Amino acid sequence: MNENGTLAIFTPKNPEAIELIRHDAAHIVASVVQKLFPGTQVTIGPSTDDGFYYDFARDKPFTPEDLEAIEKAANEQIKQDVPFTRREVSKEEALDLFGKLGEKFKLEIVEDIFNKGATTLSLYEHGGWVDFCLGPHGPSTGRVGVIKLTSVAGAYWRGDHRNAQLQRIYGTAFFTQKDLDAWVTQQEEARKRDHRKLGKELDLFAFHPAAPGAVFWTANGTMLFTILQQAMRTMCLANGYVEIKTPLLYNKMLWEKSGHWGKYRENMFLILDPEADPALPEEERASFSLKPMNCPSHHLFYEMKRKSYRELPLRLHTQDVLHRNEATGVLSGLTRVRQFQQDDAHIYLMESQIADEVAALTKLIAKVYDAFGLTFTAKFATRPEKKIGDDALWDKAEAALKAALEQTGLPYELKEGDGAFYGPKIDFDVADSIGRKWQLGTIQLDYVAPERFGLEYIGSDNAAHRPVVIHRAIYGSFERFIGILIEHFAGNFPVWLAPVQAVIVPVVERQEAWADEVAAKMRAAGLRVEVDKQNSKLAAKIRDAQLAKVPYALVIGDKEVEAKAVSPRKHGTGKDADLGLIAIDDWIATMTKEAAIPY
RNA sequence: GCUGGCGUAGCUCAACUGGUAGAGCACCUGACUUGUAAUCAGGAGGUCGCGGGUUCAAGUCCCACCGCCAGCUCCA
Repeated sequence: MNENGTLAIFTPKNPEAIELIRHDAAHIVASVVQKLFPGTQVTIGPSTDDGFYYDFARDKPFTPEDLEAIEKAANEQIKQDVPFTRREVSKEEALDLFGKLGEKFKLEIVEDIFNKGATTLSLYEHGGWVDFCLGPHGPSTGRVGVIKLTSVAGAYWRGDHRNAQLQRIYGTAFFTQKDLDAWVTQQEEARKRDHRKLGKELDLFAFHPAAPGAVFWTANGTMLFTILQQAMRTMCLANGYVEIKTPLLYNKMLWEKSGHWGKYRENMFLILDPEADPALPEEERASFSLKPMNCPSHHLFYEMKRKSYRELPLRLHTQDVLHRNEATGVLSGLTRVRQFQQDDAHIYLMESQIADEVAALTKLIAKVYDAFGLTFTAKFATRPEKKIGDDALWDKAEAALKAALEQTGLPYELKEGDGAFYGPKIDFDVADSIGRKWQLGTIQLDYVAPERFGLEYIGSDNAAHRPVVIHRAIYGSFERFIGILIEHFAGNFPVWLAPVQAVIVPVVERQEAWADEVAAKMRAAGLRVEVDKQNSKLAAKIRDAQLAKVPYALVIGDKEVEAKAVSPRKHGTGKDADLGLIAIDDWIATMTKEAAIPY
């Protein structure tokens, strides 16, 4: 340790400590890999949220068997308890060292580090294997309890797909085997919540190879979808929006005007002109495209009629179907699809109205997420490389959106270069069951589109002015949002959202008449119920209802028929699950309350 | 799109180093009339993702394609 260093004592209880041993683990794995597979080049290997990875350059891929061998050797090195030593070297020494080792990628990083103004480089060595690293590392490999390798995957050098593809080995490390076992169990639990698994089990949706990335919604899934649609519609209407519908298919002239043709075409499904010369490239033969976003249609809609400043903010809401030709490798259940519907809106307003509108929107988004108990993180994303509009407009848009965001007091993370091609945005992310974060809601500020579409409103001065546009979605897309909800609730939807809210269970056939009457009464009250007339025992029917995660099973035997009542059983096990005999009208009143949409 | 893995009945999964596909659940039929997580018996159900190839013989080996999974690039 040098004289200016900071001293921090890490014990296994520190949250930093686990990160530290995972970084140690990355070094251990890399050293083992180079021992087992001579000629493999090392690159970088950081710790992640629940483990670490290390990227290697090697001609042959690592097989699952290789991974086992690496894991075994890594854990042996832990047992040997090899010390880590640290020393500092100059640029020349570093270049000399990694040059002699023939580590091309390391040399590249060394250059970068010193170009950024570093004067020395810290090296960490253990068992004769050396890597440079900011550190800190533990005193010896023995401090890492156990290493488990989880997968291999391709990754591009410096995250750029134009660069060489490396092989990334993922793994994790814990202080004890017990911690590792607990983590494995937790991973298994998380996988039980996977919406793709639950979607099948609860009969919510399906996919078919004939339509990759497009959802078949079952009756249950469609119910979820339409409840969410209706809830959003109602909320939008209450907040000054109007809902409109626009075409799905447009002449490419629209996309040229909006800028999608230049910046987004590879994601668009093109309709080719049958008359066109087949020798021409596809984009030149294209005459129409399915819309990948609603914005251009809304801009067209806006300009169809003269607008007055008195109409602003004009809030257009749409739930139309969108198609995006996503790369095959990115499709994933409901969270990444090719055909989807957003709870989209475009708000046309004056610059002076931006701050209030953004504040109102963040409030609305928080209200909706709260209703589901979802926790989110906000990201502020600035201009990307692939963009339209000049820097002056972007400066203005970024400054305005940032100011509005800061006024709300919401904590946020800055994501440079992550904005939409037409404007900066605030994204709202929610994590899925295995911790992957998905973008749901978004607020995007756009000065470019009004220019391109020549949008105007007549001000109080009787002159034409240019409005600004806010693109926003709260759920994001219905598909992704439902995927997240399934995992969030583990399929146990609250009454208001459950596709089937109650199953009526007659004990034997002679009670079916009252069961049907109860069903009719409940349906008349707007509740979604089914009668289980299967020829099976009560216990079996209860089990079916439990497995289907229906909020209530309403048992009807002779007592209930006699009393014009039901005996509800709540989904779940506790001893208070059985609610006892309740008169039908009282029960309908109770359930109707629980069925109310909370936003 | 890239790297790796996977694809057997509606679902979950078996089938030794190649020898011609099997279980449970679900489904259908019948019996049983049952009070809070599985009643019993019988039956039906598969071009082993698709197309080629190797072989006397392919679910099993090889090639190409399609789809799915993990990750990367990209994104709601």
